[in-house]
Amino acid sequence: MLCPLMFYKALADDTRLKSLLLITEQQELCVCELMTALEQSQPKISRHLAQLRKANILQDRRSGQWVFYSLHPALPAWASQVLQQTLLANQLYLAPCRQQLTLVSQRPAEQACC
Amino acid sequence: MLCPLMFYKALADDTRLKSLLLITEQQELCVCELMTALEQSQPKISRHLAQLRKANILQDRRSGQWVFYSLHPALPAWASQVLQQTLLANQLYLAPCRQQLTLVSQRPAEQACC
DNA sequence: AATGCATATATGATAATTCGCATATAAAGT
DNA sequence: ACTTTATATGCGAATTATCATATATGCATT
Repeated sequence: MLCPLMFYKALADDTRLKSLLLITEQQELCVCELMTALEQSQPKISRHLAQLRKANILQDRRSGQWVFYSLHPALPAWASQVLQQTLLANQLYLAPCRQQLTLVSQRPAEQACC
Repeated sequence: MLCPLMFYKALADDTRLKSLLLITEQQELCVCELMTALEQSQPKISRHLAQLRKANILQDRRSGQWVFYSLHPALPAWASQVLQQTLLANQLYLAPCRQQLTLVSQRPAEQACC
């Protein structure tokens, strides 16, 4: 059971909000893809993803040396609807990140990630 | 135009989130009603409402000695949908406030407010 | 095992929020 | 005018969040 306050606290940061919306859109992304998309350092991305994981908003899956993040399967319906609506209604907010993400070669092939 | 990050920062506080959801549900509430509903001090409530007003999420209307707050008419559709969904899916979060609110005599008669 | 790469975490410094208290303004009643 | 009630705001203290740097872990390759 996810408390709405905790959920919105998790969204109240630029790095976390963009990561969440990108993952909502792309189903699954690894840390290095998010680093490129958001143009942020690795510890910064990792730290914020850890917060989202501890809040049960994201789940992680290790595949070789990479860790892939996706929406947690137990995420309440209202929360994922909020993410979907925010994504659809704010294309401009995500546009630069999406642009950067295309620069990652061979996405989302698990083999050649970064 | 409301930036999603600013919107979610506004929701990321217990006092602001509860106030917003109560106003979403009740259409319009004054400061003293929110004080009773949330059991918080007057300056605290007033301060948070001012934040929401500055963010163009709420509008205020003075009627005599009372100031009534309601959702800003220019609030984007996606944002009010987010509020509605959050309200419907989290009845338990608001229950104690709603209970307290019923203790305010003669709501929402503008004449005898608090 | 040794090296390299991807990711995670710990730490200390800095910045942003929030709060309580006091006070200011505004309207209404006496 | 004076008092009461409702609301807003200035200020310093306390809490909380964020960041950069450094270090640790885990997997893969050699």
